[in-house]
Amino acid sequence: MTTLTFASWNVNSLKVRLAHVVDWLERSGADALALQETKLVDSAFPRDAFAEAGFDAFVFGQKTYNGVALLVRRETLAASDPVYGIPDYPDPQRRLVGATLTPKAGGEPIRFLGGYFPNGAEPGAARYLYKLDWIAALVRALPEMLRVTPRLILGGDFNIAPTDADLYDPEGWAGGILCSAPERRALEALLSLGLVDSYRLFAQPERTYSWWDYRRKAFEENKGVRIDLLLVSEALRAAVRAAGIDAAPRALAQPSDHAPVWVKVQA
DNA sequence: ATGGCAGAAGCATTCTGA
Repeated sequence: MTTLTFASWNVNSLKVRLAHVVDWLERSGADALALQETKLVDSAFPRDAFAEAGFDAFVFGQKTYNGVALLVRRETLAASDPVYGIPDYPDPQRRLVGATLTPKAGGEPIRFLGGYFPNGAEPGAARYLYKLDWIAALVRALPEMLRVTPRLILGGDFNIAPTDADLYDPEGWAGGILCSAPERRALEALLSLGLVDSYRLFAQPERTYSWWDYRRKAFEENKGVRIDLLLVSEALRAAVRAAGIDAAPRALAQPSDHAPVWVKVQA
């Protein structure tokens, strides 16, 4: 019986973080990794570095902002049917990439989607309305994807803390961006499609986060938020074996402000 | 209410992030 590891990491510029990502792929043994905020046009994506590490890449990037990619370990997974962007949702911002991944050792295909959800700036802002609209479009698109491939993982930087346990200072953040009621309702709409936050399927230490501000020694004082998630569909839930956050790369020199998150699934 | 820090664009300073 083989276990496959699916992961997600907002790297905040792949150009700056390439060595961290290549090292982490090796160290973690991840089979598929969704990247967010690559901030690279597709022609500048470092395909060769990942190919040398044993990974194929599906890229959907743009200059300066946003940009997502999916890295797939060739030894263990065969990728097909890539999707770029939310179907039927024209959007100049490149925030979603996915593919169907079939275990080469045998097993049913898994649809793996990686999303960089809009930040939203602050409740009421134009970018906040775009955030809610973007999630609503994803909610509309998912049922068809689930129909075609019931075993599905939606991972990424959701820019939403699911509960107050996912914020270091719930009182300070209350009603603000990442945890406002409309954002949490939008996340609930995703979960109501049968998806579940894989991290909470298991007992976890208290005060574990996936993002820490670069300022004010936030990481050293563990003042973070958990906004990077891997949601698994109903059909996949019984196959999930473990889930976690690897905070180690956040302690490296010149880190991303996000840590990679992962989930292990029985193939 | 604002700053702090980081990255990109581009060369001073602004935009964005969460």
